[in-house]
Amino acid sequence: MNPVRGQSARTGTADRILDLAEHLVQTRGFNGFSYADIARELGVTKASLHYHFPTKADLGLRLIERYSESFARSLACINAGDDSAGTKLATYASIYRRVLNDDRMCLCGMLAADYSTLPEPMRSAVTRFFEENEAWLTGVLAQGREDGDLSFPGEPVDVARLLVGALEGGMLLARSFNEPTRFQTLADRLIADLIPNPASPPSGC
Amino acid sequence: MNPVRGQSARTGTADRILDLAEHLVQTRGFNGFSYADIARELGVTKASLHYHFPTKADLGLRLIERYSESFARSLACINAGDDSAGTKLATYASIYRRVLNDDRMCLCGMLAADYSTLPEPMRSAVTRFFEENEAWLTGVLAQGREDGDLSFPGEPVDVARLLVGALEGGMLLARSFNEPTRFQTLADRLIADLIPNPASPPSGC
DNA sequence: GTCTATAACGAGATAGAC
DNA sequence: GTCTATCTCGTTATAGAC
Repeated sequence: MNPVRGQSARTGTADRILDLAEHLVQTRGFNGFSYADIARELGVTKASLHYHFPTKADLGLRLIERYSESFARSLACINAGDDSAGTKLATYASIYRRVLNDDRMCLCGMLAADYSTLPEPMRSAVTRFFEENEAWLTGVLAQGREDGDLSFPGEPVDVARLLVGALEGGMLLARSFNEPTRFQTLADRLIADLIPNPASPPSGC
Repeated sequence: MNPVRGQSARTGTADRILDLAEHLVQTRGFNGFSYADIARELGVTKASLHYHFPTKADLGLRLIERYSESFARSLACINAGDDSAGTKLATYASIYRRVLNDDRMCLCGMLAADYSTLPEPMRSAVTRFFEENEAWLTGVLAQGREDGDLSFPGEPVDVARLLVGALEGGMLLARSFNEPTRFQTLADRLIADLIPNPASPPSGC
């Protein structure tokens, strides 16, 4: 009953299932793994998995909720500091980079690819994740421009959407090439583009 | 035997299979459809499909080859004109937009998500597709900057990789939200960023 | 909470007739 | 080139004992 009992003070079974399932979705997609994969790896039976998560849709939905909560905590943590907007954006990109360095795709980026095959509750949760990211970025961008830390034309929300789209796509490509530096180069360029007076980085000259 | 016989002057069976399979991969991913789906839709049996494409990997590889050839023709067509680099980039983005307006993801963008579950021949074909796109874009960007049509810091190849990544990610997100305009806004901003003296588009003022 | 056992179905693939 | 028939295996999911 208590969250710290049962597995002799270790992580509960439900959490171990979620941890492994998260990794499987991030690497193979929602249609690229099965309960059998999880059961084998954890040394339990498929029936046991169904006790914790009756259907695969239940498991998937919980995965997105947990991932979104974790992401929200990270964003709140960035806001807690008093970094400049540019630094906040760099830290934001580093969240993606850490996922990629673990050979994973963003959970919701992967599920966006699987989108048309997902049950409705999962779909809504995926788009909500992106909306929350866009809202946070929009705030940082608007504040940053107001403070003179950032400079860009147009609406902050459009820049936010560019950032989310480009970072997700950058992860996708970097993972296919197995070249994480591709992502870093892309992210650096995206953010540098928003910083005013960029003391002329090594141009073509 | 002749490519214009058998189906009473219609498209050959192999091509009809490829057309439908392409659509299925672009909307559901490589692990999100089966031979049974194709057989049902085309009114043939699964065994018939295996005659044309013995394994799903064979079918998948042929899909990528055909898609890449089609893409290469489009790029050659853009090069044939004498448009400015900026116009060429806009036309390039319009290829993606047309795919998206058909409610599809880029075939290779989708397969990039499925990458870790793909057999080796398909993996190489996917990365080759992206390399060809990057090479073409790199050429347009380098020439455009030389001609003064474009302006950007750093290496053309890095901008090319940002463009491919951002366009793929933009498609992914726009499709999840079922808002194609998200993609257009993102693409417009990406390209506008490369054009010198952008007569100050409606800024925050 | 985990197990055994099994249902019910779909997957990719093949043999051989027509 | 397409069919029927079948194989083998994997999939999600449930019933009921422990």
